[in-house]
Amino acid sequence: MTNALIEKLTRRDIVSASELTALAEVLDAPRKVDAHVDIVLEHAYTEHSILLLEGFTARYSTLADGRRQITEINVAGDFVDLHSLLMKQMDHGVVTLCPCVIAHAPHSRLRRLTEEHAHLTRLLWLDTIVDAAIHRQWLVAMGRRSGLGHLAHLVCELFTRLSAVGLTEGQTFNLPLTQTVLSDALGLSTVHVNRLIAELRREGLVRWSNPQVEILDWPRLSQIAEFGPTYLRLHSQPV
Amino acid sequence: MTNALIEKLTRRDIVSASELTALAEVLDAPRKVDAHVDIVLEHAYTEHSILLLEGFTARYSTLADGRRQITEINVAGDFVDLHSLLMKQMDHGVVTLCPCVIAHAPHSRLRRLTEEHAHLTRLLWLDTIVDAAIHRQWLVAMGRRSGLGHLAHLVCELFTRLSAVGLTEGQTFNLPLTQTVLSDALGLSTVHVNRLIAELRREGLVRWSNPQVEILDWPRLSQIAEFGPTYLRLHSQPV
DNA sequence: TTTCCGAACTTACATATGTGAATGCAGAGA
DNA sequence: TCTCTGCATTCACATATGTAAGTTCGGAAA
Repeated sequence: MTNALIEKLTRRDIVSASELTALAEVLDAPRKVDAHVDIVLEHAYTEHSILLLEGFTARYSTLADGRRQITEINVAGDFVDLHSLLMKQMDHGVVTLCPCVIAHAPHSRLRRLTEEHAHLTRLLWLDTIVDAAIHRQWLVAMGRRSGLGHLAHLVCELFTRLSAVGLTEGQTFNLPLTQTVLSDALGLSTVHVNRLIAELRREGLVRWSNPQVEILDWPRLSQIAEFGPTYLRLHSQPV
Repeated sequence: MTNALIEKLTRRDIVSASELTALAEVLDAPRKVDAHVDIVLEHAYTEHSILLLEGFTARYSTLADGRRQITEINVAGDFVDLHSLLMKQMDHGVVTLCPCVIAHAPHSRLRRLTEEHAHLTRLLWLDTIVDAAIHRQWLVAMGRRSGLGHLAHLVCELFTRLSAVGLTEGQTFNLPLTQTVLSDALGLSTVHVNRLIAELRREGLVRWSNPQVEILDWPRLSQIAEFGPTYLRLHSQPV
């Protein structure tokens, strides 16, 4: 099984055969997880990181009153908590949004990898750096864009990331997120997300019939979102 | 001059003498920079990272209509663009908010450091990971907290980070940020930031006479902010 | 002392988005 | 077929926050 992580890393830089072996040896056997399961608990101390092989997960924080803010949507090929290797205590939880396949990567093996493979370490480091860049784009969208621009940006981001790991077909992709999940990601109410999706449809920008999303007018959509893909670092450049 | 970076790293893990030397050798001589100067340009390709030794800087993105979103406030001891080592192209700009002292760290030397010092590399990696954690807290505050809670959270964050590098005196610290800068950081209007600061004062939570901020009631302030400091990783834990 | 200027602060009004509560709808199971 | 259940959708109304345009204040320069 060729996994999406390799595909993503290979887009960024050359990965040698010995690095591929090292990476494979870090991972435990894949396992299936149901939808709506917490695979990482908020505030937990953990001894392994988790690679998402198939499906969608969300990183989230819970407020005192029970409301939730999602801080990133993860797709196949993403380490959902690689940072726990060095953070030790989780600063957020991770929940599956649909049935997923994951693989554990024990911290002990990851740490050994950082001792023996400097270049591969930089590639993993880069992956956490791209997470931070994604967070920054969300901050810009949340702080300064209109609701519509914000939603449009999220659609563009997910399309681009899924496309990079071969999970789009033409302009169509599978997005098994409820409007409640979207509202927790955008920091809006479900009612308003519903209004915004209706607007994207009315404007002829997307065809959206859960869980299928088709982008009908990428130029206009990405313009409304002011989306530029460079922050995702999907181009090749030695690291 | 013992710098704030060492102080921060030492809080997180033991830093050996040879690592201290390696770190010092990465840096060019300190230089002074005026207030309101762009020290890193949006979208630039850069060959060095910048360590902030004294002062305050902001990471920001500019929208098409000229509005601005600040995504992080950096304080003494922060690398303001360490991620450019692997990202290559900057996804945001960095501007000084007051007169600053900085030091350049050429990427060539930083890359050599990652080849020779695995543990120190992990410490630098951790620093970028904490940046991401800060971004996530901002997302939570921006998406789900009230304006007041959001501002309170920023005050708590900055107090804690400044305290970690010895830049607070009791409950007082220097914060040379205009209300315009604050509004760009919070994603609010200047008018509303003014209202919120007035409310913090009225509630007896802070004494705020620019650039001096004194926290009068930390328990209540941090409760309004739902602030917990663990995400800043200021506790010692081997990496 | 006077002028100037950036920042803080205020006011009046506009609106994007939230809240609470229905209603509709389709798939899963009994 | 019927019921359940989770989700999408709609409605009426409330409000946090934005916008535009001031006024005030205090320090720096002349």
